[in-house]
Amino acid sequence: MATIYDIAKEANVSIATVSKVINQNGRISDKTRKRVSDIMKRLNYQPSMVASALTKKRTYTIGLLIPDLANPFFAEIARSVEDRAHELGFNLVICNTDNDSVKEESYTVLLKQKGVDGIILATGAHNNAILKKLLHQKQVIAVIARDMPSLAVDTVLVDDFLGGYLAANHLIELGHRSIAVITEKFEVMSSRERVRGYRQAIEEAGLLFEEKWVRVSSFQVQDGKATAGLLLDEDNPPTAIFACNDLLAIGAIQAARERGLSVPRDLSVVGFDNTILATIIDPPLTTIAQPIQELGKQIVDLISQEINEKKTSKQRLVLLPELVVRGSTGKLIP
Amino acid sequence: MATIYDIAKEANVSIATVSKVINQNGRISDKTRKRVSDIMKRLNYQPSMVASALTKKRTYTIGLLIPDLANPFFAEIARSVEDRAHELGFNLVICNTDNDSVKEESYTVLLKQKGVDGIILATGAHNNAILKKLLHQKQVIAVIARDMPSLAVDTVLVDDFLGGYLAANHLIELGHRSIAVITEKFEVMSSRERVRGYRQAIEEAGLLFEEKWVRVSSFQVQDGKATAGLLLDEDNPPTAIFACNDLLAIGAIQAARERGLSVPRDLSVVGFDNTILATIIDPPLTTIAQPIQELGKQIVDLISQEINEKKTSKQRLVLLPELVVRGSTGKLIP
DNA sequence: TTGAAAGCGCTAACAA
DNA sequence: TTGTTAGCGCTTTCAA
Repeated sequence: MATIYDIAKEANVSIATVSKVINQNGRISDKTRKRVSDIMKRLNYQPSMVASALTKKRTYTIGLLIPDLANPFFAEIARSVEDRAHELGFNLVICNTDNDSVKEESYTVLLKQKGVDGIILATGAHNNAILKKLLHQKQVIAVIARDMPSLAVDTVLVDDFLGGYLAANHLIELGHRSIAVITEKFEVMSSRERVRGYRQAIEEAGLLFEEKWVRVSSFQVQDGKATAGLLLDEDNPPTAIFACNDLLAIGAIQAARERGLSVPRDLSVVGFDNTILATIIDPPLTTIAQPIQELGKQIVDLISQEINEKKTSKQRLVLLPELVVRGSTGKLIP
Repeated sequence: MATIYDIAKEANVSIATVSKVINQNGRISDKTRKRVSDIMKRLNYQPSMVASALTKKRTYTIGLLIPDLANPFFAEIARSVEDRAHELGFNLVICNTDNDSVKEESYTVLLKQKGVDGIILATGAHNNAILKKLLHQKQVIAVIARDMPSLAVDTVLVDDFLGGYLAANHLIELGHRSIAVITEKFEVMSSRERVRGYRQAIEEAGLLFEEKWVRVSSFQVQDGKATAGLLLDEDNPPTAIFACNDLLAIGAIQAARERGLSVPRDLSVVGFDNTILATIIDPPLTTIAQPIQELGKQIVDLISQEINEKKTSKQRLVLLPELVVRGSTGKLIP
């Protein structure tokens, strides 16, 4: 591997000069610049970023902490983050945490040791401790698709309250009166907000908000299916279910089907996220769309500004979700 | 941030001594080791890996080139690779190439500049040139889920021929005689192998292999849907379709549904990959399962051995796919 | 416009 | 057992 010394020697200049042509700064005569450039090309020279990282304290690498890449929602988030990061000249090191705070902790110290320029968190809402620690160490961090209201951190997320409201409202407009919610655990802020939005719509419509129709579940399809099953097996089952993500919604559809119920005739289902799954399930899922591309782009823009110190203050950007009506919801048939 | 010098000073030892306790090598008295360790802990010292990378020429980072994280199959691959990499002490930088050789090229030079210990390729089968170049530069590389028969590279993949055979054979056993295939473009080795396996099964059963039933398509759901649509609209449509991946199979199911055909009564469909999608679609998809966890684990083990020079020769590990029968296939009803 | 030299934080050979 | 020292490949200040 050619080093800066090889180039310098070959070109009869100092390494300082070579460095300047690499970084296109300092004053250099066009003549030497060209000579050096040519030699770099000829020797197929590629400057070592680990060496430059040591002096510049910049690795052009961002860490992404995510619960689980195998979950389509997070995979799509990761994809959009990587796209924008790449455009801005960053690489992305991706870490699957399974929302396990031990993993989160160990990944964050590793990333720090590797000198990443910033860390984007899509994980572990509950774990303020880790965030605080990072903040305290002057790590540049940003949070995507999660809310940490108590911390001054760059954040991009969707208005979960509105999302919940839109979902419930859609069902109400279709005539439904018994609308259940299946949510992930409440430690996750966004779940709570979605349920709050649901409640708001319910009450605004003059309906009674009933605790018994709010069910907490884990986040996999099976969990949604089991939880929905319990609901459907009751004496007065709901005629509609709002599930706080597409995975759970799919579980609900499966539970209905298992019971010989037809969706949407016997049960309407609304999801959240608008992942690829929503278009694949039959019937296609009515869901609340998160602008995933935009979320990814914006969070990278924010963190990149902070890395480049082009920013004075933290921001919290709230994007608006949209209702996407497909086949899983329909008018209540009395 | 504390450096090795701070620790050395605080402990009244040389930086060499501190380095030894960090790396647990060299001979050190228990007493000083403990003193130094305590101080490291007290000052919350975390050795800079970028500095050590400069001397050791090891970053404990692996690059993963993948077509598209938003594609569930590759997302699951990425997840399994990351899991094993993490276990072995590596981080993973993930690059989405969209199978675009320009991107592949630019990512590989970037990764090289960043001094990654190795690169795992799940992308761009067609592009031997890039591979050769990397090999020539002594980059440690490995290939997952793709075959590069002409190159001496560590490879882990599934027996695509067998997979195709199993798929077709299953349909034949169900009584089908007119079995179409939808495949990705043939530049991808694995597609070709899957079709070869299909053909083998057809001919072994004494049936006629017909070119007209082999259709090349792009790789998205829509493409599969469109291609299947053409097949179904023919005068003598096939009674079964083997699609070379789950996405295409789902497209086929959708095309059938759109035409009022019932799966599997009027059309049987087999997919390939056994992604999460296979369990979500209705009816659940009969498909050829790739052992994704195992693929990921094995490729990381191989590349890690190569990085640690614990290996003399390249390997090509072929895992066996399995037929998973679900609801999308059924006996031919005459 | 160019170059000398110090330094980034660590490792490793060698000496003490 | 511990320390000295020369790098690793680059950036950057300052002087020429």
